[in-house]
Amino acid sequence: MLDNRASAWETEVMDGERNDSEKKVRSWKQDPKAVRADILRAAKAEFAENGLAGARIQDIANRIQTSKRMIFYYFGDKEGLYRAALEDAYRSVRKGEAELDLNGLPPTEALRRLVRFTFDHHRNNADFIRLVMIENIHDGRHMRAMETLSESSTTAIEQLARICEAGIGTGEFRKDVSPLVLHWQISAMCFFNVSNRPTFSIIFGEELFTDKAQGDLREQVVHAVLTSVLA
Amino acid sequence: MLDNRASAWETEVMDGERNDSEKKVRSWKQDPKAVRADILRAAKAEFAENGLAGARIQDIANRIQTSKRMIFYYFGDKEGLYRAALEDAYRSVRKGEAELDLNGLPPTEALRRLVRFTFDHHRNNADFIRLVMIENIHDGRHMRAMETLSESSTTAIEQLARICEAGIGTGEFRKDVSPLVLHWQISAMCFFNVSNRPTFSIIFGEELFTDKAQGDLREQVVHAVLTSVLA
DNA sequence: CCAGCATTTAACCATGCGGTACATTTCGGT
DNA sequence: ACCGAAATGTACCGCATGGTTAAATGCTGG
Repeated sequence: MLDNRASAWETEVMDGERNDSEKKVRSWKQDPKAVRADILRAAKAEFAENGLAGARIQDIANRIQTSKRMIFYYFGDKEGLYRAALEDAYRSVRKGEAELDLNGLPPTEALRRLVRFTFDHHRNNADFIRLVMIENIHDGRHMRAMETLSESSTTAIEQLARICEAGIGTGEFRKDVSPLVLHWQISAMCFFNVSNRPTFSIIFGEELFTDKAQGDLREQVVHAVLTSVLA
Repeated sequence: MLDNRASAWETEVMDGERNDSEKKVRSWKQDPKAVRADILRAAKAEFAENGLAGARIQDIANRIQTSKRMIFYYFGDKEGLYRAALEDAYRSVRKGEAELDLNGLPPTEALRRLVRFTFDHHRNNADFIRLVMIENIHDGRHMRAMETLSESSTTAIEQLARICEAGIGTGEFRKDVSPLVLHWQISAMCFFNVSNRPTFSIIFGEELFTDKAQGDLREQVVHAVLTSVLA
């Protein structure tokens, strides 16, 4: 837990000589890829915890074993690092979403699984949720520049569009269901469940956030989404 | 728009004397209540825009016509001001919620109105929503100390509990509806609609956020909540 | 009208923090 | 082996910003 870095270090004391002066010779290996990756990991965590203004470059450097200097060397400035972290978080989350395969399932079952998956996926990526919250506080200012997004937008909706089309085809779904609105509904509940847990549980208690309760809640979301879609 | 303060000012130049030196005598009226209120208003806006770490005391002072010194005079330090602002925001929002009267309405109609009201109310209090987002980023650390909350928690749920009880009584609602979960669902969608608008509309377009679309969306929320509750 | 307290002004302080300058070391190519 | 570029270490800078000190001005009660 203390040595958080993938990049390698070696510290050696001058061979046989006496040690009275602090003449340690630190030798290090160059490992730009690993250092850059370390910084990104640390930055995601730090920004997720403290926001853009609240994050401290020095603290990010401390999380792994590197110097502020390296952060500016690789990412230019604080905002550059923030943007890179946000982008990387998106990339990895999208990769996670790609694991879901709904092909060949009947529409109601596909939708059920999609909701369950989204619910769990959001819970398991709290740091990402927090980064999105923070980005919303900033009115999406930094996200606007990212081009990584274009793909994720289409895939999420297209998946839902296929399900809706199939559901309408079988006559199970209302004819006027909107994939976009459906996505909005699912996102809203799954996102809120993570994003607003602190304030919600302060006001209403932790009741809804035990493991068991979360399982129930997930099914309630499934139920709400399904019933609202059925003809 | 430039003179944002309720408190009063007078600037007078020394009567008949020549004006070559900048010997202006500014006389001012003491108005502690107004100044304190001004600061709170400005603080709410500043914190809502920039978060706790991002907010600048000097900027808060600049919004109205006062000095940093007064802010520390009245609120001690930055966190004290933040807590006061958060508390005040809660107070005023709760007051707004109290305007809704559902007595005597049949349960489905009461629920319909409650959802519509919540949807609109959240939209109309974006600053409050942002403060809650920010507080969630901080894990509710500052909210935990507030005692103002105890009331709001009960009232919101009790109102829903009454509706549910009535709905179950008439046989219209499922017997196992949970007021708390229902509140969670309603909050999730109404909150998300405001909190995540920036990132959502960057990814999927502004489509859902035109006035017309928001009206439709509101009814979709009503529909989703109602159908999920009906027997 | 005066004494004393509350409120406001103006100038100032300390330091945390983003960012840089410059030296030093590693490493790949030839 | 050696050179230049990439990567890292170390020390430092400037300043924005939270917070304070001290004095001036307004207010209120006796």
